[in-house]
Amino acid sequence: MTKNKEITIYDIAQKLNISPATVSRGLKDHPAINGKTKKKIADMAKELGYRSNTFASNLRNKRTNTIGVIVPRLNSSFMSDVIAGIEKVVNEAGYNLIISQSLESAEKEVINASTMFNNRVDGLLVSLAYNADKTEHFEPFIRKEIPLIFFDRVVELQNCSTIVIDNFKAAFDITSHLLEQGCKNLFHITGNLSRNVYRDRFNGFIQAMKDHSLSFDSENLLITDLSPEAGTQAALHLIAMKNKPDGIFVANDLCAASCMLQLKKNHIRIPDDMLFAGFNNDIISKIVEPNLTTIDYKGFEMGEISAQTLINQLNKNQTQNLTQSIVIRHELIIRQSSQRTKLI
Amino acid sequence: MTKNKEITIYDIAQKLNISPATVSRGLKDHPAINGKTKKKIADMAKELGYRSNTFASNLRNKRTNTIGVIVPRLNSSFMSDVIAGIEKVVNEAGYNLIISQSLESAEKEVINASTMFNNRVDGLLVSLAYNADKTEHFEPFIRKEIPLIFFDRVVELQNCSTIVIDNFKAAFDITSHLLEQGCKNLFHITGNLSRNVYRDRFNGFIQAMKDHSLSFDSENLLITDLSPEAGTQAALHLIAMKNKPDGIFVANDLCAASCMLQLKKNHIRIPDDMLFAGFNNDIISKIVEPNLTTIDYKGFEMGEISAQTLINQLNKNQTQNLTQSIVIRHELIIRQSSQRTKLI
DNA sequence: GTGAAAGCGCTAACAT
DNA sequence: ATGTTAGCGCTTTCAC
Repeated sequence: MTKNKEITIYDIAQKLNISPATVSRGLKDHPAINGKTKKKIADMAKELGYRSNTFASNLRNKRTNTIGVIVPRLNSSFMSDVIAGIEKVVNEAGYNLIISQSLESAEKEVINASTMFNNRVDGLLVSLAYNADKTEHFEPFIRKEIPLIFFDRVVELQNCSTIVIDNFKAAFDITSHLLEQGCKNLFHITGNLSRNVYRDRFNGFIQAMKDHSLSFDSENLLITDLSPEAGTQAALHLIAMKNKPDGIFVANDLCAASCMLQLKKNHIRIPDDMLFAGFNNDIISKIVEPNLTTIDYKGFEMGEISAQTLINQLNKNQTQNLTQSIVIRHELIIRQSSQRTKLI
Repeated sequence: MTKNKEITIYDIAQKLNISPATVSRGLKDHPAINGKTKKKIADMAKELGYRSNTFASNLRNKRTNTIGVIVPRLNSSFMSDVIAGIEKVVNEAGYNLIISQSLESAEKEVINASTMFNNRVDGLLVSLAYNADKTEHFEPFIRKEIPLIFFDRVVELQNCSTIVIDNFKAAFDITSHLLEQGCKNLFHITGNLSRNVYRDRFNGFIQAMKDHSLSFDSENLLITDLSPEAGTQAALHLIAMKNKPDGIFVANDLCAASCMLQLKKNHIRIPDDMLFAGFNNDIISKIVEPNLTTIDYKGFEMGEISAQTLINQLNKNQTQNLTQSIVIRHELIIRQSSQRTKLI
């Protein structure tokens, strides 16, 4: 019954009549150890059901081999892609992952950060909560020079790399597309403008309008939480407008889709009466009818790159500033929702 | 510059001219310590920027305060809900979470399990990979009496609780509904039948048919990976059938939705020509047109309950058998996709 | 109410 | 190529 006693390197050493140090070395394939000895050690370890004690090892090495991730929510299509990408890279590199969600609350984010700090993660990946405006809770990481990387919803901090897409350009592209389809009166549904992603998209939207010599009326901006429910509400808002817009750019596909649905229920035809564009290329953009024009924006890739950047930084344990700002490509995907049907 | 040196209880003890033991006790609010002393310790800890060293603590306590989760994929709508639920409960209980995905591969699942074991998780939550047929990789947990709980895609193992919905009943309900709407020739699109979820759903489907005195033709079963692409393929398959079914039950909403879309492209009207039913009440079921009849099945709740069950088991550290099989409620949600329009 | 001391399991510097 | 030794930071039994 191997049940109760944990096997340690001492047990292996004793059985083999060698020293624990040799066992330790043998187990990690130290070059100075005789091949035969290694074999003996490995065999005995297996026989006894040995498993290395990470804590003892971490305690000695002062590394945890653990990477922390803080995200606003785990259950969004985009974010779970990101996490999947992170998990892949991190796992292959032999690190563990501790994941927590801020649930879009700045307070919870502070707690999460402190938990991560106390758990001594070797590095931290963060996408900010919807309303996070302070960043002091990340100070401890910076002071201790624990690599800290922001992705998607980012903030510029000393020595912290960021992984983003060019939200300005993406919004500019998609807005320009709507304008080229003949829209004269665009409406924008988005999130908290103090978050880089929404602010940049808004600015790109405005710039595209300017470039088409159109002025923007603040009546044509709606700030929401971008949930499906918000989409439905937004539709009702649009329906109630006297001077209805002829094109809508929503900062997120899911919200766009549910908005479209509600509009259709109220006999507004898309794209005949209103063109529509979303953001993210969520699977839903291919299911909603008409299929939604959107920005493709690879969550999985963003996760992979974020994790890889962090791991690179951990491997070359240099103090020097290697802050980078990585911009991932995006792509405009044009579908039926934004194509003017048969001009007369 | 507090940068390089980690503060330990010894530093606090020295500053305060007391013993490390007292500091240790004070920090964890030990009853035998004087209130004032505790206060002094807490203040000094804060001042010095102390953070407890989990490894040293774990090493002593032989607990990791960490719970492992192995899931097939992180990036599905259902699974990210589950994870969100797990994270919530686990976090509130002061545990950490290590998450890994098997990517539906039995081999990767074996590796994941071994990583979890070596990381000495206090407990493990598992939802099995699509094609996992062996369970030996979980033996070490059982032998060491590390609580192991399966959810959703489960297997019955000695001393392992399971958290599921009644897939048989749910499938029976939804199939009965289709039959009551007048279907005579049902088709079923599902996943690997050796997985409990798909097997049970299939059996429920068959039972409902039997109860309506209908026999089942194996031509009317399609085993797929339930991806959107599989849905499109399935549609083409259906279109090519000579004797087309009048009702389709798909074991997953996303696959159902993309199947519907392809059928519509090929001028098959839903629900006029074919009724449709899915499974999961994914957001997509409310976006696809017509809205999809489905089984509501709360991932978040399943996550919460799974985690809570595990934590309960950890808290009462009894060896006794407290294996339970928890069945979570489900609900049939009837939408337009399965409602016979105007009978003549 | 507080302190002394041993030990959790591993590793690495320093021997040999 | 292998062994000796000390110590990572914390907890807890036993003492006072």
